[in-house]
Amino acid sequence: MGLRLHNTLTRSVADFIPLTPPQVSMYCCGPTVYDYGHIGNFRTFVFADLVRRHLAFRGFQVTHVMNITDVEDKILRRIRETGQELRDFTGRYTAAFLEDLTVLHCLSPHHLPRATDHIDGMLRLITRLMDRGIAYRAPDGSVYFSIERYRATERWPGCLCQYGQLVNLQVDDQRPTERVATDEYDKDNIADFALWKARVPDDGEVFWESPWGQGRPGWHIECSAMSMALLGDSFDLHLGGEDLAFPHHEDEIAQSEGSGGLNGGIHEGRRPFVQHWLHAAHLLVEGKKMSKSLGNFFTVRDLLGKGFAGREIRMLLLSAHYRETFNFTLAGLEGARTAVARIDECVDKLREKVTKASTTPSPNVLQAFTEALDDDLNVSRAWAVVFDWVRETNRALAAGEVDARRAANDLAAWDLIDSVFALGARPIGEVPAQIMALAEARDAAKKARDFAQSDSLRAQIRALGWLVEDTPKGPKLKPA
RNA sequence: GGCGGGGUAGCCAAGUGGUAAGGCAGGGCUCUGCAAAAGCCCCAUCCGUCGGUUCGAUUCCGACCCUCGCCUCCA
Repeated sequence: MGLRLHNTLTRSVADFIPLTPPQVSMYCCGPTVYDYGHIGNFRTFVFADLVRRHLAFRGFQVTHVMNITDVEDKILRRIRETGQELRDFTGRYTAAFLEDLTVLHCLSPHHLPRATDHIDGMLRLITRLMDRGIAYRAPDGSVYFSIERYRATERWPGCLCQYGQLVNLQVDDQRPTERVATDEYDKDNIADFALWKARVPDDGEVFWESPWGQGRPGWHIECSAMSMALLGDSFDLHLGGEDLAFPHHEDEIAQSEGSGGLNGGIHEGRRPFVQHWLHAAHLLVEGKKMSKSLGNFFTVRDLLGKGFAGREIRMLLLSAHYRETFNFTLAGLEGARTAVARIDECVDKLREKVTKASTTPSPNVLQAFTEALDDDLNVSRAWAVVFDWVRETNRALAAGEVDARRAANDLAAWDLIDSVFALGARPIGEVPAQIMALAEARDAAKKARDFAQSDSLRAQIRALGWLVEDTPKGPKLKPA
């Protein structure tokens, strides 16, 4: 049995077979860089990292692309209010985003295209859509995508374009929401969406020249242009948060397939834009939708400020299945911290036993782990495998049943597992000289059987943020 | 109104037509000068409610209750 993944297109779990094995082309919708990312954003990005790492673990050669949306309404408003240059403003939040990814042990995507670097590709796509009669220029100077005309177009000979594949919606039977109903549009049809937005005074100096006049791109066209430019007109995997399925991803499909592809590849190859769509569910915080007024709105930085480590946040985010709404709580984060420490203890003990590295990882734990993740990334089951292994390893260690060879094999297996979960090693901080001196004094008192003095020193050390653990090999210091 | 998720122990969270993984928290014991770490044991007669199918349902079907998300630029 190989890897099976849920596909939003078919709403079912199916074998994952890339177009050109062992290569896998994977695109994940990235952030709009107008502020620091919050923990909900990062659930999706950690999920994408899990997918990438598991694919690599399973022997695929992954090309991972994540876009940076660096032109958008909220960005324009912020630079208008603060008088900053677009690139300065977005550059700062892009850097912060990449730092946060690193903190959460996410591998950097192979390509991080910025929307403003791909305007040419977007113009080419819009031109193709105009040429095929799917896009039209409205009186306000903007260019819109006509869903009606799209549905009457062939994506390749003998195959009509479809709209509404991802969300199973009846296009002709939609009820406009309050906001849509009250807005005014120059569009032919309310469901049509902007490909190119004509320049308005509020845009300031942020605009590009186009065959349809000055303006800026619509949101959806960015992802179509960037993904096809870097991965080809048809690629394997497209991921994002569940809210993006509609309209964003649906519109991406429409633009891409309606255009026939950035290089005509969809039309000629008779292949869909994307083979396989994965969507990550949202998270709640303390049982509620995250909001600043409820005080449950956390950025990664907020959590670091509360003393949590990126690897602990990562573990919590990876503790539930990606298609389930996940309830993120600070108590849960405390729990994740304890759980990570449990793994650390076990792995540290194994490392102490190892004399040389192994090339034959313990097969049982590895196989159970692989089967769990192959089953549509069942992380809960995979963690259960890990903790079963930790318990058995601890038992064997305590019973003196673990020799250097077994320790090396187990450690090799763990290293492979951790190439996917990516908790990494516990950071070993330098023990300050003051703590070291106190610990030595405590050890001396203890050897002299002056336990009152010894315990008093341990309490002092504890108050300074360190724990003393007596082991068969002598006292050990750990950060509290 | 349409579409789609959920409701499993104090909390988080898997799962199966045959009687409930794992983590955190909690209780007891072992080890320890005392701790810590670790181990062992305990902790859901029951999986939203009510019906139905079945030898048997938490798992299938129906109804209902509750909850969350999407319905045109929010991960």
